[in-house]
Amino acid sequence: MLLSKSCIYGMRGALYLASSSNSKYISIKQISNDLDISPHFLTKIMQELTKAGLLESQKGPKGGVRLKKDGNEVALVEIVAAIDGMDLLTECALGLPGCGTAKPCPLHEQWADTRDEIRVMLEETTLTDLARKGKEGNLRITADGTFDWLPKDN
Amino acid sequence: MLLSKSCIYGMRGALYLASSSNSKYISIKQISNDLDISPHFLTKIMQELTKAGLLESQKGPKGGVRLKKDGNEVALVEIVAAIDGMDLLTECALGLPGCGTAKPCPLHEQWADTRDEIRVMLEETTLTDLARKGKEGNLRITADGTFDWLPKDN
DNA sequence: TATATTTGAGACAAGATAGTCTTAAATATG
DNA sequence: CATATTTAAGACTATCTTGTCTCAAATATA
Ligand code: SF4
Ligand code: SF4
Repeated sequence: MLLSKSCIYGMRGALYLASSSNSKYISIKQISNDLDISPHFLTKIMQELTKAGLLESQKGPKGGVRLKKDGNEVALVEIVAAIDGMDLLTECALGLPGCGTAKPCPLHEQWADTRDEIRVMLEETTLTDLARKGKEGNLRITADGTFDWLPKDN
Repeated sequence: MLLSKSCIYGMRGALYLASSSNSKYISIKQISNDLDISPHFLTKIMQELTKAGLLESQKGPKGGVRLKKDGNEVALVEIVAAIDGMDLLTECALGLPGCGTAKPCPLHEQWADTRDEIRVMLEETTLTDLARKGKEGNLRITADGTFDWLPKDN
């Protein structure tokens, strides 16, 4: 699996926030409900994103989470880094430790290229990109495809 | 992690075989010893490759495993398919089930491209490619870099 | 202030992956 | 044939990931 489930949930949660008007806090309960993700689990993951500085949160009624920066300034790689870490984008394809290409493995040439493709993709794709695309095509971010992308005006 | 540890060990084991003269069986014990992988664990993995038809085996003294086809006919993707399955190359980046691009997720465009890069890399790289490259550059396939790539004449 | 709501923190359980060990079956060799 | 070697099969344990639950702290609102 390329990304852990936690990371995928984090992405979907952040994407949800990026598709909303960012002025107000949204409760994780509502997000988990709309995205059909276990509330407790999503809470834990959103907490990680908050700790990482990607979200800000407020407790109590009318509380919730929201993006700290504007969605077009948040690349996917930041979410991956916060939850899965950068291992995928720095590690060896053969799992060998501590290579800086000094003593590479036979797969290095091919893997370094492929790894870069992944990295560039994650670096160049922002939450706003995905939210816009999602709204325009009414694309799914839930298993059953029931997700409304409201408000459309973001 | 892109590939499971089992898959990586399977690759390294198969690469070992491709770097040897393919006429005789090599014991898994020797392979695990040279590659510094747990013998029991590697045995289990090599069994999977044998069941998948990539290796053939013989029991008893002078027994062991060897490649069933010539190394230049074995692409990495076959090993991945045998051990991890094709999920990585067919599944959704957001973990959503059963998409055939009919109802895509917002990441689809980017991910489909990246996924293809990975697939092509795995399809176009053969064991012989890696063995040749490894011998020419004396590259490492063990954590500590102690691996000899003998015989050089393959 | 009292209450309900919501995040924060962390214990706990379930499931998947990784790794170990035991026993059986096959087979080369003396 | 007897024995040592090696794969085959699968039980078992350990570790990591995923998911659930409980309680505390903060806070909006009546
Ligand atoms: S060579 Fe590339 S893939 Fe191989 S160990 Fe070094 S970094 Fe990893
Ligand atoms: S769109 Fe592409 S990435 Fe998204 S669900 Fe369909 S296949 Fe998967």
